[in-house]
Amino acid sequence: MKPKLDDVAKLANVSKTTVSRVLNKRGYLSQETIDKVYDAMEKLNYQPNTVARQLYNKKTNIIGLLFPAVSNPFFGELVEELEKKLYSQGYKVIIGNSMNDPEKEKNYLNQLLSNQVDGLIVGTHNQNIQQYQNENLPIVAIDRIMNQDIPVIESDNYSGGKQATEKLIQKGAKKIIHTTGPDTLDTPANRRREAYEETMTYHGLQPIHYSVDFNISYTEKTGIFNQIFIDHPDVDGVFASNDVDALLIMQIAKKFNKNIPEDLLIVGYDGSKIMRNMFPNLTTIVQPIEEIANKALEVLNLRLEKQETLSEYILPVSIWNGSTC
Amino acid sequence: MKPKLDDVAKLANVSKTTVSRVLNKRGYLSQETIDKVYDAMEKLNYQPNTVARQLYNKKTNIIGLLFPAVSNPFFGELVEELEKKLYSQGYKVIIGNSMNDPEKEKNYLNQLLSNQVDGLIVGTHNQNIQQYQNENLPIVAIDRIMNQDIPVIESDNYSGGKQATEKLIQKGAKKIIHTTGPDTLDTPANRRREAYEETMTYHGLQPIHYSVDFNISYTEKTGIFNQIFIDHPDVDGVFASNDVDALLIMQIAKKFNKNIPEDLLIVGYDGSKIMRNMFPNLTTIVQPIEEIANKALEVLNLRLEKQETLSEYILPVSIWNGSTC
DNA sequence: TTGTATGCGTTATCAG
DNA sequence: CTGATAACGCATACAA
Repeated sequence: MKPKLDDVAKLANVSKTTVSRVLNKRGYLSQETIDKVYDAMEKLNYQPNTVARQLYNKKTNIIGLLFPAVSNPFFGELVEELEKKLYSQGYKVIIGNSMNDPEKEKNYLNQLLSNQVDGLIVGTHNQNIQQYQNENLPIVAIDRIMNQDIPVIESDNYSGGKQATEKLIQKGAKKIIHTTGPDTLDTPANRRREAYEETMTYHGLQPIHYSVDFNISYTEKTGIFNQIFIDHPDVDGVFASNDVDALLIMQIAKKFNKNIPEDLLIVGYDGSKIMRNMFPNLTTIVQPIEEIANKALEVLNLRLEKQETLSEYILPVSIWNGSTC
Repeated sequence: MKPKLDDVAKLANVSKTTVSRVLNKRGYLSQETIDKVYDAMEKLNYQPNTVARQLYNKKTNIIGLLFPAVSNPFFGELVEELEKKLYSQGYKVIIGNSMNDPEKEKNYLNQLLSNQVDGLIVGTHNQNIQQYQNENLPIVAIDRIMNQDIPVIESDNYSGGKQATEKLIQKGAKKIIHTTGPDTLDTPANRRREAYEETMTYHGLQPIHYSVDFNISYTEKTGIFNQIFIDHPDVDGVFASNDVDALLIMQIAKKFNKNIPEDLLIVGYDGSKIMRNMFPNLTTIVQPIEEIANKALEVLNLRLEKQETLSEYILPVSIWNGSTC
């Protein structure tokens, strides 16, 4: 069995209290006792029980991270950034990949809300989940509207959508297609589509969008992208909802004998570091992942300290000029 | 304050024990009490305190995952797969990105070993960390040699290295350079280099390798890759240690006016799904990520049940034929 | 069928 | 400077 405080105490001929004091460096202690206790701890290879501490302190020093899927470079980088910063604040992270499954998300929430975590950062896309209501757990959302009470960190989706569309138009594209997430979802990312539609209309062009559910298979997704080229053989510009899709569409474009950028211009979205390193050619709208993470933690910290926060924080995007547009 | 068992008990006019019984559906209970208790729980919006349960049960239902960085698609997919399967077994995961920093890894370990997790899956690359010794915590390593007592799950690195090298040779490359991790590290991945060197020698070719530390910056890394082309202008084949590096090298090759595959053949390593979707052109050795995750959990479960395990499990790799080789 | 008392391992209060 | 003791919230043995 693992040694506990009491075992150390016995071996050192002192009380539990004293050992605890040594452990936490609290109160006055003679050097002699300190040495004795450290000795005993060493001998027994003692390690304090975190769970007992958590119970007493009513604090776990764990933050829950709920995201769709870390295998997507954008979320992967975001989660990594969050973990790094939380670690340096003394927090550990429990990660849940919802895989866009509302049941899984609910289940995670139920478990995490039960005193398991001190706070929550959520980037999933399932709405109307009851559990997010009437809780006093500090929660921050990233690019996701949950309810009045939960602050949202997002990048400037409208500006991103506008920049992407204008870039495509400026480079000469006329038949520009935009791929989006599901139509039914109320998310800040919708402002990209708004911007796209307004910019297109402003330039006298016809906006066309294809929406792609998050939880469809790779095969279904390529099916939809294929359909774009079948429905619109004259497409000459694509504004994709993320970089992974942008690259997928590039693959498919090749099959339709479209050369990039001669026949087809493409702009992606997200611009994670790893993507820009691996495929610098892809023109894309860059979300400031590090700043998003910083802001999310700043706001979470405010919430943890029961301070007031704004309900929305918008961070600027930039454009990465590759050769696909 | 959060309601506790006692609050529910009072409201329902029963004892804590009874509420606990209802909660855990244990023992005999009259339907009447059950209803009363559920009523009270509902009214108070009661949620059992996970930490208290963990303390009593001496089990947290949390597994620690220690990996270098989830932003790398290979680890991202692996972690996602592990999380998915652990979730369906009723476990949550605490993730630590060591970022190849031994201090951070040690720190994580110290914390996680303190009754914080029921088991550990480790894929980091720092060796000789004392904490891994003399612990009776179930641990499984992925592609990493730790000590006699910790089982390792790995894909067939020797075969992967051989397949990659032979493919390059067969396609006509003569001056083939291999990039590896740090020379000093004792890891199963070293067998790739062994295979590379043996295969080269067998074909009468001279093996040359460049080692790249894990924790260097993007700039330093590109510096090394640039050097390859400066040192060896006649290089006509590259076997990269992973797909991200392979793509980086492809970018750099372009600057040196090397066309792929005409002037330079490239083979990567890892072959995560997302990579194959985004860059199907990249010829690469595919590690069976899902099978690795399955096996890791199978072995971890054995350890959790105090059963015997082998010390090494090797899974087969395959080759993905793109157009870069 | 239900309740009382005890323990899980720690920390803090208060007394000495 | 140090030691009993209670408390954190829950679940079980034992009793009724």
